[in-house]
Amino acid sequence: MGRPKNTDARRAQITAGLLEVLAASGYEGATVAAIAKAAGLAPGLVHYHFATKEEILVALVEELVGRLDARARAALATTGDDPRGRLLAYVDAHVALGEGADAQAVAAWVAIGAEATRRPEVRRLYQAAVELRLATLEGLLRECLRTEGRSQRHATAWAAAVASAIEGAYLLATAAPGSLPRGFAAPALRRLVGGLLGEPITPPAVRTASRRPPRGSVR
Amino acid sequence: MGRPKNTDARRAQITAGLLEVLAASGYEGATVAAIAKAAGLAPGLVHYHFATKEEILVALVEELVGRLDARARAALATTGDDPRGRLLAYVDAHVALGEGADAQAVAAWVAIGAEATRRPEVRRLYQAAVELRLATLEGLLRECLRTEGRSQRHATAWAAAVASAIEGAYLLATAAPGSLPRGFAAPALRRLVGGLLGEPITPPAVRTASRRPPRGSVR
Amino acid sequence: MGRPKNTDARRAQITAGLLEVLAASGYEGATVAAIAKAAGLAPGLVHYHFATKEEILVALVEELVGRLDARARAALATTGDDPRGRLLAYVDAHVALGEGADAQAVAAWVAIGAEATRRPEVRRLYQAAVELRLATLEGLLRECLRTEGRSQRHATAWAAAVASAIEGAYLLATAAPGSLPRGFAAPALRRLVGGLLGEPITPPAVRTASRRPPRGSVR
Amino acid sequence: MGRPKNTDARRAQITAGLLEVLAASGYEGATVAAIAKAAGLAPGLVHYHFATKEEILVALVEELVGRLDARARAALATTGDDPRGRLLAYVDAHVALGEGADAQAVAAWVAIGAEATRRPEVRRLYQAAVELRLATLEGLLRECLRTEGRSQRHATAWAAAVASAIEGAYLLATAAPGSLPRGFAAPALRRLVGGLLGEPITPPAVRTASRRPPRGSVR
DNA sequence: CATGAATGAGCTTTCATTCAT
DNA sequence: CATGAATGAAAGCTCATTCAT
Repeated sequence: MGRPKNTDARRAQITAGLLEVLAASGYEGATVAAIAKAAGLAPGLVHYHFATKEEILVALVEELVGRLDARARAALATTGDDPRGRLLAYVDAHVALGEGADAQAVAAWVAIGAEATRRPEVRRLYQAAVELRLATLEGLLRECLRTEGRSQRHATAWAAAVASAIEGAYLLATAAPGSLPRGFAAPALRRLVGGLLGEPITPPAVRTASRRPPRGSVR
Repeated sequence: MGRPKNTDARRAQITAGLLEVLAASGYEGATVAAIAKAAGLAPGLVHYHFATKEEILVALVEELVGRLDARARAALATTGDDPRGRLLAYVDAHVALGEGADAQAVAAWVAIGAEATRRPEVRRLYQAAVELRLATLEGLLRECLRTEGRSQRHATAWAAAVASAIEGAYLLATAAPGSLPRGFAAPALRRLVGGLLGEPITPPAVRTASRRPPRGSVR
Repeated sequence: MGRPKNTDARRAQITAGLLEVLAASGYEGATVAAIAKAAGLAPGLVHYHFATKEEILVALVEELVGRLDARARAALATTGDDPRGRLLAYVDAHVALGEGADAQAVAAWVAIGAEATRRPEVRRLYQAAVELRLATLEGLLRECLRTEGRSQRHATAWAAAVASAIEGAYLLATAAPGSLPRGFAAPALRRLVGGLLGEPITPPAVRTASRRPPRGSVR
Repeated sequence: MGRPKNTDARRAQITAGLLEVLAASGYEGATVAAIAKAAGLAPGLVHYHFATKEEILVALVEELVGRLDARARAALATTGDDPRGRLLAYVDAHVALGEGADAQAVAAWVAIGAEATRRPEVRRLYQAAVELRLATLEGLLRECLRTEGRSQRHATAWAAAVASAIEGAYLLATAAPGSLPRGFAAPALRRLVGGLLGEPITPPAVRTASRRPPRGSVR
């Protein structure tokens, strides 16, 4: 009885509207009216489903983070046990975004990063996302280092450097489009990660020399 | 006779006010009233010296770019001829900012990057700054590669990766303070650059075989 | 479901507010706040229904022109076939305004004329209204001249002179109230038009010689 | 001793600046800064010589009125005793303005008329000017009527009609340029005045029929 | 739930006027 | 007298939020 609730659908619609507007015009241009229009809804309805505009932003951040996280986890899931392979797959999952279909999400994410600067609530979420990524990167790095018998002393700092490079690639792709070589990110970041880790040290007994040839394509 | 002109001084004052506010509250919070207050001036005076608010932003961008450029050039000037040393000095000159006294400039720069997303005039300047940095990085990289007799094929992409890492470090330091290990940037980026270039190849005569023979294949 | 649209009514209300303010204080005094107040609305609402202040002015001009045009056409409709009668009725329809209930519209119209001086959009509308009036006057004049077998050579210039007198009467009534004899306009303009046309030339058969023979040459 | 006063020259300079700006941009565009610029002076100087902006306007009105008055009186002075000739000369002196070198003064005068609507001080001067013109016109008209032995009953109203036509010609020339036939005003107003007065009644004894031919040029 | 009008605070910008030099 | 900076009160316009229907 009664009207079936469609709150979730509406919220998703509105969030998608914000994503669209954010990518196109930044947060400043993301007026409630614009969001509503992008979502195909009446302006008044927005505030029925969200108390404030910031709440929409928070919902969007949560969604984007979830999306990215799912993507990264999916990338890890399809990988084998090779630590380096897992690390590179994880990085790829992020950087491919910058060139793939999700350019919109990237542009929005950059706007969100800027917004995190001043909105505590957004910052909390943004930081959580960053920390999750840092922790994952660090874990993957450590696994590589451990496996190869190297020191893990700088794992934390290196993870931060890789995360910086990813985030910076997003920013530059959005704010200085055309200044960057197209498609530089994925291969360059692979090289960058490879360089951080240094030449793979193979467990002398276990590893045979057979592994070298196929890797030539990586770098 | 007559009152002496003080426009230059006032403009600098106002620009400094914007820098302060931008770092503290982002562009959205940088109202003309706030800028004037930070500059210790009456609100109306701001528009006596600048036609529009965007003009102030442009002036600030120009100043920050100039400041950074001067810093980087100074760093290069004090370095010898060693290509790697020069490259590392250049990167250091950028990253040291993130932790030094100029945290304010960095925070403002991040806000400007976000603003570049939507303001063509700002984007132009931002892109010019990015391109200058990319070109310099690429030149320094090429010099290293050339000296060491390596392929320069990926110099452009690698320069972009390093620039991304720098810009990303700024962003994360601003938007997710506390999530990053303190002072990670300088050493991590050094390592990152070192990794990109691979193990230095020394002139065959000078180098002895004593140093990890197998690593020559690294690149 | 949903709230019914009332934009048309509100726009009319706002336009009426502008009319009132314009008549009382001129365009300069017609601030959005004053218009809103005169219309009995909240200031913000004005810009919900009109994008800019000029748009309100345009709407008002259109309305006034339409009103005047309707009035003039009504005057013509109730007249017979006598060309002079029709011309005089048309002129009367305009000048009666200056003294009738629509003093407000006249004052506003004068302000609009001044505004046409500098606002291209307003000028376009104002010119269109003037041209319509000129064309109608010219047509009526020609009809008189043709019927009476006179030269129509100066019809255009004479129409312009009559239009000038009408517009000038509005202006003087508004800008120099009290300097003019009350109610001068209608009879004086009738005389003026009559003088332009000269002594009516009656079809020779119908008219007797009783009427001032020598004046027939006046033309 | 001391610096020679140049107040009068400066005031004239500023007044001329207002005239220029007024003609070009209307009263709304006549900011003090614009006036000063047009006058080639520093903004601050304007308020040294005039307490308020309105005072400049008042000075300009006085000057324009004086200029017109002088022109009209000069026109009358060069005329003989013929009442109609004097009246036409007076009207011509006004209307020739609209097409002659003083288009600037006319445009400014129209702006002033609009301004008179709302500024009591300006209105006072404008009214005085109008009343002077009305009185002169009425006097000239009466002289014509008296000489020709006609009733002077409507002299006041007719003077108002002629003044309206003059003022209206100014307004239309300014606000609807291009809608009017070029150079219509002078001949049309002559005809209009001639029509008001009707066929000249020549003193039977004095006037011969010889005078008719030359009148053909009037129309 | 949905619609679209209504509100009012706040924004950038303009500008007459004042004043230090 | 002259200059040009300084002031602060509006102005038009935007927009998050509220609310009647």
